[in-house]
Amino acid sequence: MLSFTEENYLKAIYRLSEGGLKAVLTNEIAESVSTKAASVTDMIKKLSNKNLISYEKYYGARITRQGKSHALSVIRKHRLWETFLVEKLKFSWDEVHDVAEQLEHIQSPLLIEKLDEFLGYPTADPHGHPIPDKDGKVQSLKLIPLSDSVVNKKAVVRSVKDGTPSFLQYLSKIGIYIGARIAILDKIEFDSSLEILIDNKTRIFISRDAAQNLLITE
Amino acid sequence: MLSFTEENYLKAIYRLSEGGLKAVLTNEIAESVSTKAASVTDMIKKLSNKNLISYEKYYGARITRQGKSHALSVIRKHRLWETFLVEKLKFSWDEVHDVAEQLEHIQSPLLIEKLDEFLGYPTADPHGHPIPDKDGKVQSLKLIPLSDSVVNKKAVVRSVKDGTPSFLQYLSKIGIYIGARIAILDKIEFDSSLEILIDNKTRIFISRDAAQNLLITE
DNA sequence: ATATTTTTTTAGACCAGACTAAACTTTTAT
DNA sequence: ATAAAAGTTTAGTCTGGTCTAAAAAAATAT
Repeated sequence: MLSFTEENYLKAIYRLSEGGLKAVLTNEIAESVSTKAASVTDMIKKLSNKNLISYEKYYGARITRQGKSHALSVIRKHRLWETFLVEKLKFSWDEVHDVAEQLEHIQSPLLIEKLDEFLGYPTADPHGHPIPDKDGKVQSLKLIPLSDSVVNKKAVVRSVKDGTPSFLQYLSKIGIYIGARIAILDKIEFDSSLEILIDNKTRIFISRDAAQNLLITE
Repeated sequence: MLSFTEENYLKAIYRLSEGGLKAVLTNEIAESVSTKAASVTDMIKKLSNKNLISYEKYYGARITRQGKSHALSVIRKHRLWETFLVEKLKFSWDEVHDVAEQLEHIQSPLLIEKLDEFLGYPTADPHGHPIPDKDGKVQSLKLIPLSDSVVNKKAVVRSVKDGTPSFLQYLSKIGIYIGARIAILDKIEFDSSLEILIDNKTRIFISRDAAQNLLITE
């Protein structure tokens, strides 16, 4: 049984390591969990003793198989709760993060099982991020940033790279949501902005930054 | 903003004081939150400094207006979550307590507002306990133990006094639930057990202990 | 190759919440 | 009325998680 704090560190390490691929540095973790490097060093020792990460001084932390599985279960809970908040309680998708951040630490396997069932076993959360299943398996589509696609391609919005509230608010303002169909009408050479058609209805320009942050399947 | 622990003490004090009427003793609190008297003394000082209770050495703690309002908001959250678990996630009413015990500490007024709406503004939880409204008001019926009623009376089950899982399991086994209609057919002088008719269908004997723990309206 | 800067770790301290052991009040029993 | 028992508080310690300041290691610049 891990504490609230331990789970948050583990989740941060998992995310920063891009799913367990790279080692992550003390300062990166400190930044990510909003604390100081000294505190991170302490916590790293704790997690290391529990075999959730492996750790080499001045080198960084790598997540272990066990650690990864625990991190995925926290992520699963987070994304199921986000789905619940948006689909059932009618939160808008930019309001859910902080609440889900609390709910993800509730300890009850039965609760999560029943919540999953209640939601109809969703495979992606409202931001389009995949929801790991009970065994930690994640279904992954080949996602590319909209900015990497080309004129005349048709695409479906699957996810956002960085879900900051202001970006999400912008998306809902212009009518883009997970599942929206997009056709690329033109690519402006000057500033790499895109002219797109949303759901065969709305024609609009979006900036290069926005296009890089929208993940699609073609 | 109170900590998880502070909220649990406050809730215990509220409950033990029967809604703020009596002062409660250190040992009672210790028993109730499963800790030692010395720890209670410390926490009492903290809550007292925050004006949530008033406190006199060797005498006991009384809850203040502020404390009562906070305790009621925790109870409100607990009961709304229990309702959600039973009505929406199909928990049985003896499985919900421990999970609700965790969920009640989630901090988000918006969440509770939306949950309340989602549930259709219920006034009682699955055990029949009243759910305080946003302002801490509780709707209260005149509840009496079934054991205090008399032969030939008709009654509706409204609540249980002590909702231990084994009692709740027993109730669901014999077909008693909140809202069930009960007619008292006979009172056995020997052991004060009752012969009752549930929903005009099932005739059964229940013990004096059970009858004392079932709260009804006539 | 050495000096400087950056990053990380250690040492020592603090706060919340818990505990044990001992001291002190209050209540109960004789 | 006094002794014993019961209940409560204080004093001191522990653990988890945090911090600052200083030391140590690694990376970078000259």
